[in-house]
Amino acid sequence: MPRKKITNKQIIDIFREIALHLRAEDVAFKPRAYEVAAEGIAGLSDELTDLYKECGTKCIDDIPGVGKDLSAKIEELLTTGKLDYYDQLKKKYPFDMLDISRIQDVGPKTVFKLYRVLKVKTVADVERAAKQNKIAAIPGMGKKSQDKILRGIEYLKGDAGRRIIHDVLPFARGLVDKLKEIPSTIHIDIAGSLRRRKETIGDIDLIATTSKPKELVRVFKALREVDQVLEEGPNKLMVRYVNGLQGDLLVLHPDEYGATLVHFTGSREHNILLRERAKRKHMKLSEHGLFKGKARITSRTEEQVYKHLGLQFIPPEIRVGADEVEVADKKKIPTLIPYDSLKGDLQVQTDWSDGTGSIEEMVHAAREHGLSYMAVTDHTKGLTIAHGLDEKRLRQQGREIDRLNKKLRGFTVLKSTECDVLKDGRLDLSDSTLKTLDIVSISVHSNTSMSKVDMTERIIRALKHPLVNILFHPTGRVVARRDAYELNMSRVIRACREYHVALEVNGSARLDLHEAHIRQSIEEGVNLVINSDAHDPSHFQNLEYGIAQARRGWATAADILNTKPLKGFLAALKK
DNA sequence: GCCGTTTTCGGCCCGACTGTTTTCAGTCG
Repeated sequence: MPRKKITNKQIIDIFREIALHLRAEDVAFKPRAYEVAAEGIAGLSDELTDLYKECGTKCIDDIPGVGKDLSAKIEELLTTGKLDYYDQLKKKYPFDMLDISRIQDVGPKTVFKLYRVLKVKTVADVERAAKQNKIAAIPGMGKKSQDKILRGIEYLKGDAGRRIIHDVLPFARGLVDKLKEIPSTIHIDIAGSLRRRKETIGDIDLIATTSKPKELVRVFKALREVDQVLEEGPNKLMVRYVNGLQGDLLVLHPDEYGATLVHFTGSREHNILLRERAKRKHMKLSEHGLFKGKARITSRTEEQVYKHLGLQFIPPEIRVGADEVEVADKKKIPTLIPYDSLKGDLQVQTDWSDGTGSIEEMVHAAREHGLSYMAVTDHTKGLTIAHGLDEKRLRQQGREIDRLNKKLRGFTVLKSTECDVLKDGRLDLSDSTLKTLDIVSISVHSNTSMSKVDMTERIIRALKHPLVNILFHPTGRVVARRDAYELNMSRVIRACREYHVALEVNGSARLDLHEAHIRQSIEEGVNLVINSDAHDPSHFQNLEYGIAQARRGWATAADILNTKPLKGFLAALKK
């Protein structure tokens, strides 16, 4: 009986839970080792089980933060599906540490204390105990702590948690705009994971400098968007916004703005790497500045901070605490694709299938986003739910595009398709129809629960088709809603190189590809495109999120085909 | 438990804020 294969995510969770247990017991240094290893695994583009099959423990040893001991533990998990060390821990403390510590302000120490005194094993147990006033009675806790825990549980149960960046960035920009209007404001910026453009955002962090801190804080607290002040110190404010998210506002002195911005942009792991480096160079880095002994080293800008640490500037999007500091030390950080560099969009749906806008309306919106070409990619007949086009209607659409192009000046509409990849890897349209198009793009929408081997074969068979140019949203995931289907992405990426098919970085809520796959594709020499997947004229703003995603995957403008003008783009796409 | 521009042994990031405390532990980022 084959056992269900253990996933990277499961291994990451086990390591994180072990780290929490070790922290609860005040074990020194080990917890960080487990956390760093978990981060290392999180940055992988392949499933460990596939890596292990391919090259054994050699590939596992290469993971940053994984040494001899943890490598053996990973191997044990991969081969037996279990980890003895972890099972022993769980026997001693039979509760879900990871789950309970998701409650705000409840860390490993508190979880242990609650378990020891009250034998609580779940978040629901904790809530019951709090409501019965049992937590306030524990020595070292009190009524306020108990209320805080209850608030934390409410937050957890509500529509809190992490949100997709698409829902958060516009809201945060609105806040920034309002605070900018105060004349005494010098700087006001988005920091934290939002500035790093992570796929999902847990809180909105803002940092500011001002000649009148009290005024800024007063105005901020009175904003319509601010629901409740949770914490307030001399220069740090923590609030709950009306959209349910939390956030910090930090008000600091302008002389250290660079160091402050670095600190509050994170990530936590990136900061640790920077501070360790500062220490090795007999300096000290914190949000208050960079110091050599007692002497303050100028850090007005982030560039200055990195320079003083002997590093090339590292863009926020790749500050994840992986290898970026090492690469910056060698001055090998590439120039990431600029936010305004796209010339075209290769995935646009119209009212011919499941979009809301006519072709002309979509063209108008695309132009407003600074584009000079756009491919119309309505779904094909296999996707009946989206009113997919059959051969006849697609040819009819082509004639309309011809008419439109004659009218347009300085903009080109390309005839294209989002052709469904059928279950067996064949395409949903005939070759003779595909030949009438400027670009053939394909994607998977059905039968998504097939086995990994079958799905990989299915997609590779489609990639082999001589007319195919682009594979849309290659893994099928939708952020925070739908997992990727089972797929060996390394094989797909290699097939794209072999058959000269470009991979899409989709800027919609899919944000598909994952950044690790983007980076891997670039290393393998596979072409990429960034698309909005617009189904409405307003959706071209997705391009910004697609670019952010590409930047997180270390993409330069040269790696992204649709940074080229139309002619160069078509030439590069051609087989 | 990891790792090396001080190294294969001896280090391992920094500070703010809260709550329950008379000096600090816990959590967060």
